[in-house]
Amino acid sequence: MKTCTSLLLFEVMSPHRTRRRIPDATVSRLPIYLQILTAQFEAGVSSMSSEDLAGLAGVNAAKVRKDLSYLGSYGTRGVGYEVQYLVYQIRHELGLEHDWHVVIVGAGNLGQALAGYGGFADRGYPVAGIVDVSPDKVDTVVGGVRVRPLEDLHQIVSAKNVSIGVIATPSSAAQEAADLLVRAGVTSILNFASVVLSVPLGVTVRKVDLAVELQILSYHEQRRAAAASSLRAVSGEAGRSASA
Amino acid sequence: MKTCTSLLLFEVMSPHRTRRRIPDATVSRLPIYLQILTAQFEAGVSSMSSEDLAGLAGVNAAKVRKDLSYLGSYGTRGVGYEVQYLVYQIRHELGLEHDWHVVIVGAGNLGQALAGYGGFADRGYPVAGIVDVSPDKVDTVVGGVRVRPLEDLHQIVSAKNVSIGVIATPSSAAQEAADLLVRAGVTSILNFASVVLSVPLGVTVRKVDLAVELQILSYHEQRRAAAASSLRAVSGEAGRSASA
DNA sequence: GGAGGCTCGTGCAAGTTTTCACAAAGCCTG
DNA sequence: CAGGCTTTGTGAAAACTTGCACGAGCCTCC
Repeated sequence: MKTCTSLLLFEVMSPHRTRRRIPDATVSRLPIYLQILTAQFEAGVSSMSSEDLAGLAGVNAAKVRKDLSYLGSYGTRGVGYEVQYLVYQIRHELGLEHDWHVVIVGAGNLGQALAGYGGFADRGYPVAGIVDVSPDKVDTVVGGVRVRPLEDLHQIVSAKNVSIGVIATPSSAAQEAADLLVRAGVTSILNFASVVLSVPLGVTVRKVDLAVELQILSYHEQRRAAAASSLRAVSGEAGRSASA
Repeated sequence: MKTCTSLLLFEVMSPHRTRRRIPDATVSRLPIYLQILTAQFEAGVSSMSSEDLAGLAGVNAAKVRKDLSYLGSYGTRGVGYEVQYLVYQIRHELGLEHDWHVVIVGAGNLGQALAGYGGFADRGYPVAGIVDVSPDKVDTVVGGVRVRPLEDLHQIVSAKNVSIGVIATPSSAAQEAADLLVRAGVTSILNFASVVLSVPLGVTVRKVDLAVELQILSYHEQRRAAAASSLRAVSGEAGRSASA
């Protein structure tokens, strides 16, 4: 009896166990499928096979099928998937049936670009507000939104029921920004600063770091360069072996 | 004999087999360790344990040790790692001993923000040039760099030996931009457009997609919301079970 | 209405990544 | 210089992810 109860509670309380759990790797691919499916739908395509979708997404067809199977059995054997319905299902699973307001912290170079970049509102993430510490920035308007002082953060979050915060501050201020966001009630953070944030359990953070991406690319470049030079070094040797 | 030769060639030619292979997962963490170690070094810390580093990076200490072990045995048992030396080793492994020039394609909102954002040059990735199709943009100056016409791409790449290209165009132009970059000789691409690029083998692409990140966050938000509401729904039930 | 062809859904094996656990090794103290 | 404390480096287990292969279901055509 006791076990049963605690299992039930675990099942209910854990944010990762509510219904069937979708693996992280799959969750990170669903937006890509969604984007492709939406584009195809707009181009008049009404049905696609896993093979088609895999080709456009640059992945294996079996992976597409397995990924989609976590949503349920929405394909038709011998035919494929109905694009419109799949779009609906993925949107449902990702929680895209309503808009999610976001609040941006930091109205510098990046914050302004993000606010000005239309892609936010267009894709269902209207900017509920931008805040900045600097009095110089406050009351300037970027992307049609007025920059407000840091103190207004709490009010912005409450007013529009904001659950997603975007950190576009310098790295040195990022942790402070995160603390403020969490205190204001935000439970998801998109962090553009080059810092590992520490947040309480139950808050999701995703980091987008230009430097990290570039360094990963350098690694591969450097590796290619090393491979090329060692190929040059042994090419005579290899030639001899081959001719022997 | 024949097998031996082809094995040798494989060993030499494959970009992923040049020396000891570092797992992708590790490569993607090295920049984070590097950032933390650099900051600590500047703060006067000369030695750190895997536990310390793990705490700051938000990962498991064993993972840190295993990651660092791919670089070689540069720790001292009972003591930890010498920060300065580790910085040197990671930089070496990531190929950060010299700057990597980058070329930006697209001088719109994002392209301008990227060029204006100091973080590029500061971190060893000077902008060799920005190109754009639009004659309106050409010859304007952003971030101290003059925007040049698309036709100059090849010349920019050759002149500065650029191997990294950044795509900051609208999604509709991204594939074309990628093709041009590849044709010009670029072998690594950082793609900010919401499109899956198709590139020849031997070219590395990394994608940074705001919409994908936000949608992954929505997924978790939506899941939290669902968990909270079902918790509310069964709370009476659970309470009764517990008291029984 | 049955045969043939296509494509989904999925069990299973292979590959990768994470975590654990502990021997080996260095430092310090007495 | 021995004993105790600390921390690395790494096998081995566990967890997660990917890819294969094939049965099952649907459609079309004869």
